[in-house]
Formats: sequence, structure tokens, C-alpha cells
Amino acid sequence: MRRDVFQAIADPTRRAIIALVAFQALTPNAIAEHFDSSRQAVSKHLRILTECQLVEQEQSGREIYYTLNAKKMKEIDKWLDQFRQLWENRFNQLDKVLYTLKTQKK
Amino acid sequence: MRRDVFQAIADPTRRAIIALVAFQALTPNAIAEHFDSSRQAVSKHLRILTECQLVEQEQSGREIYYTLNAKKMKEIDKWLDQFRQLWENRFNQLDKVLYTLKTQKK
DNA sequence: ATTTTGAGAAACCAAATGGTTGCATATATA
DNA sequence: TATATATGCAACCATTTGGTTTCTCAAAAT
Repeated sequence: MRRDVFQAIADPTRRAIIALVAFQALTPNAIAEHFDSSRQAVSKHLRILTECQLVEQEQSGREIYYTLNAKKMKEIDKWLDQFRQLWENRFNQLDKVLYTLKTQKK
Repeated sequence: MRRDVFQAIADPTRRAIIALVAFQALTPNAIAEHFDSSRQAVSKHLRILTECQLVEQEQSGREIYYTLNAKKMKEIDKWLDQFRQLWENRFNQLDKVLYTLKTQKK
């Protein structure tokens, strides 16, 4: 079960769930109300999100409140870091072509 | 065929390909050398990356050079923006709990 | 002119994914 | 105590995914 953050955010429903629990703790039932699919389907998404630690559970009686573990989101941001300078254009398309040409004439 | 950026970066091989073509234009053959899987498998990944515009093609004779379209990576960064303040702790777990309690006593 | 090489497309396949329904269990509520 | 509610889990199913092999085609190289 390769449950990494990138696989977790691939699904649009899970991204929506992330956005929901980002600003308030919610129960599976409360979350399911926002979607067409069944509560069990949402539950499975929550399981995946929990397994990769993107969300955390907090039991309160028979209810379970889910919240976003924002720190885990940083992992995605960290991965993006290596490309950030590229889209900020300090190292652009032309540079890349020149670099390619240079490494090719060996 | 829902070819969005998030689905594209879900696969670890594709993330590796992205990292490779980020710094120099490469042909499918050159890319495939970095992996265990066949050139055709890499080709399929490149197709997916192309379809969601994460990479761009540049034909040169019979060779096709692939480069990263860094601008498209910004989409991921943009999605992360809404959570950035959360992991920077300006709005933390406790706040969330309080907010939840408040909205519940209606 | 013939052969080799680079690349995409098609057909196929096992495994993973996202959904469903039905069930078990623990906690509230009547 | 009996019933209703919240949740997770298992079994099942259709579709998607990621890989393979085979094929075709165009461009280089011989």
C-alpha cells in the first residue's frame, strides 16, 4: 500500500475533503453531506488521508473529528521547491536548450 | 480522460521524469535509461505529462526533446496557497477546535 | 537502396482504484 | 433496557492504471 501524499491528493474528492477539514474539524457524516457519494466512500477517502497522515482523528464519544495536518502539506511544497526558480524564470527555456546542446557534444 | 496535474504527479516515475526534464531537454530514450521499465512505458508517462501540459515537446529530426513546462507546476503551488498559512501556524489546531465548537452550538 | 534507429500506437494483462451494499460495534437517546 | 445513530470494515464490482509485447512509420546511417 504505497500511501504517499502525492497519491492522496490525486483524487479530486480527497482534495475537496482536505479543503473542508482545513478550516474546521468535521465528522465523516458532516463531510459526506458535501458529496454525492456514500458515507462509506468518504470513509475510505478519510482512511487514505489518515494513512499518509494528511488528516488526523480526534475521537469525541462515538464521533470522530477529522482535521488537516497542515505540516504534512509542506511535503508537497518542499517537492515544489526544486522547481520554483524555474517558473520564476531565473533559469528559462532557452538556458535549458543551451545546456542540452552543451552536454550533447561530448 | 481526466488528465489533471495532480493525477500526473501522483506516480513516482512521472515525478522523477519531471525532475529530469526540469534541467535539460531529453529524448524518451535518454529518459528511459534512468529507469528499469521499457521505453514504451516511459513514452506513456510522457504522453500523460504532455496531455496535462506539464511537459512540452520539441521535434528535432526523428528525435523529440521533452522539457518541463514549469509554469504548469505553479498550479500545484497555487492550490497549496490556501493552506500555507496553516502550516506556518498562524491558524493552528487549537483555533480549529474552537472554531468547530463555536459553529456547533447553534 | 537497404538497414538501423527513435518514437508513437494498439492490444493485452494484472493490479490498483473508487464506488457500492451489507454487516459489526460502540455510544447516545427514548 | 431497547432503539437509534456514528463509524469502520469486508466483500464485491466496474473502471483505470501502469506495465508489457508487437507493430508501424519516419528519419539516419551504412
